[in-house]
Amino acid sequence: MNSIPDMYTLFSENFNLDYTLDCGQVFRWDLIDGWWTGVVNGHVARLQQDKGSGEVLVDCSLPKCFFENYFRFDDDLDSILQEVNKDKFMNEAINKYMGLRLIRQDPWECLISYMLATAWSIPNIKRAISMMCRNYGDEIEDGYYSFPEPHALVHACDDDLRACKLGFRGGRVIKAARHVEDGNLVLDDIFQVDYEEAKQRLMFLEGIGEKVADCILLFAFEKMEAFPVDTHVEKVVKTVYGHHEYFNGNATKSKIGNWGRMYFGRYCGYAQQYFFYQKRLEGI
DNA sequence: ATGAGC
DNA sequence: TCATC
Repeated sequence: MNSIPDMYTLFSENFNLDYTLDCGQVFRWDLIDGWWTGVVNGHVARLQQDKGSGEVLVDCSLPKCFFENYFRFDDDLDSILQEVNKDKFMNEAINKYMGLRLIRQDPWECLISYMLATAWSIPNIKRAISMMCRNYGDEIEDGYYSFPEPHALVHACDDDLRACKLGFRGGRVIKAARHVEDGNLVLDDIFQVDYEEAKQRLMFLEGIGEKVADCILLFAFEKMEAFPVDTHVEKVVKTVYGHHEYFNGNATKSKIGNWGRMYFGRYCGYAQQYFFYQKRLEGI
């Protein structure tokens, strides 16, 4: 018995689905037979972009407005990129990867995902999250699992999570779930407070340092001024901008974060993601 | 700390 | 040994 597919199209000026889903900000999407397939908001989704028209064909029971919000179609990407286009190097990244948009991720899923990301490369993170969802999420379609809610992870024991090969990260996930479940950390409140205060609240959790906090703040909490400095961004900035007076010959990670905010301005988070993607694909 | 790759 | 969104 065939069910009627929920198909519709999605469109925004200046949107590249491949760059957006491949750039390393999300871990639940895979390109399968030409369709980006993933689980979002408890639903399986399959997306394919027409290279000519730019229209995205969507096969998912979530409404169009969900994806318009998810892909931040409310961001005027042209003016944002214009604003962060400060020099020749940035201009090159922008021109190459034009259409890469930040994604508005679910706060809880984003928090746990980046907690798991510590000292792992993207393929490892994807594998671990997928295993965790298989063991603690709900099966929503054959072989596809939702991201586990806090209560499901609170009741996980260390050994079970070790079976997901989370290593030292397992205990941190359980503790974070408990903080959220107990109301010590109210994720919705993070939206209300400013960047610095939000960062402090996240860094209160074990396993969340400055870089992880910045990723979560940028990808889930609307803090565009977050400028996550990982190994890639660190190398790029040191190589390309290391001579700037600002660094005084000493470009630490924390200084790089502050520099990014100052140099690129309020949309530095976008600039950072273009750098990150370019560095991953092309090296330096 | 751990996995990929040499 | 190297790299780790």
